[in-house]
Amino acid sequence: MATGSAAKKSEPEPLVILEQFLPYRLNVLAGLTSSALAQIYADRFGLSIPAWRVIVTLGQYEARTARDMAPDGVMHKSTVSRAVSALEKRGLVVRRPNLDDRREEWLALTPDGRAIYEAVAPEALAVEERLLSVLTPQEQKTLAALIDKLTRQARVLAPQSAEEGDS
Amino acid sequence: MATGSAAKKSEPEPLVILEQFLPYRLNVLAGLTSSALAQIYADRFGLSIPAWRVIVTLGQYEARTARDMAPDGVMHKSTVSRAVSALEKRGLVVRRPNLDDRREEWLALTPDGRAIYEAVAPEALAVEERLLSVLTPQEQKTLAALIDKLTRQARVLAPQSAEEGDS
DNA sequence: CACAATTCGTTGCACCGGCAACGAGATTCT
DNA sequence: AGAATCTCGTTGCCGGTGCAACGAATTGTG
Repeated sequence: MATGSAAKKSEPEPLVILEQFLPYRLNVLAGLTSSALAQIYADRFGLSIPAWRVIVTLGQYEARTARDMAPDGVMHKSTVSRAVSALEKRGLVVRRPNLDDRREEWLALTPDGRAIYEAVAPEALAVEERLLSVLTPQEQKTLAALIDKLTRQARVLAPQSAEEGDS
Repeated sequence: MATGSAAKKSEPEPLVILEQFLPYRLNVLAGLTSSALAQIYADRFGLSIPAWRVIVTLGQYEARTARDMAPDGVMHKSTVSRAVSALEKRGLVVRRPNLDDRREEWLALTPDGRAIYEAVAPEALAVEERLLSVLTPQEQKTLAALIDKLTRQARVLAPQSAEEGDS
């Protein structure tokens, strides 16, 4: 008790300073970067965030099942399901049955889908680069390492994941 | 062209590696920390993310208008409006008209609201601390600086903000 | 002073995403 | 083989949130 000068009536001291609170700052930053990215994939290509992730994943892996799309529970399976349906309807993704396990289906980009991928990806990378341009290469490495550490720890503290956000 | 070995038929190389893509990783991390925090303010106190932010802000500043609640456009004004309504209905926040400008109203915590604030805040800080416990004090300072730099830059790249996430 | 232009906050609308229940298919145990 | 259990993916439902239009109030301008 009796810290410093003020022991007045009801002079409530702030316990949390939002601007310095790590989770808050992480969310602001993540939100801003998402916003910057959305200009590309949403405004210019009509892709939702989950759709963008599906496109990128298929561009990266050639063929995956819907479940593989959410390795660590970052996206909900219902979210993936709806994103894939939308992409299929637009002719950007095709499904082929997996004969070994007929519960799941293989997903792949169509030529149109790949075309979009090849149009969006470089621009997304450009945004990332512009973001990182304010950091030195050394700082970038440090940042990556810190994010890794924190993510591992956050995965321990969070329930069983499934968050949502964007990329 | 002719990079390395493969110039096969249609051997599409991945352009973006999601797991290394900064915006993605930031969103995963932010989502996980939100998830960890939500255990506290949502599950235990029935607060939504915006409600939590309103409570913290009022705990910090004593009295603010609804508009002050979203300084940099982090929350939408409609989001704030609904959060305040909900909190008022629960008797955690009161409004008092601002006679100088009757378009806006002053918001403040009720005793009940402050009680909740004083119960939640320490726990939220504890989560933050557990998160940061995997970093040395030096790393924590570095992290804060990097987040600052990136946030400033992201604010330049993003349209005029308004993202959403949580704290 | 009157009239436009701006600002604060609310609300109807639509969309998005999580949850949980479900059906179809696979796996395991007896 | 048959029954219970588990897994993949879809879908109805609901709460949350952004958007845009709006009413009320204030500010600026002729």
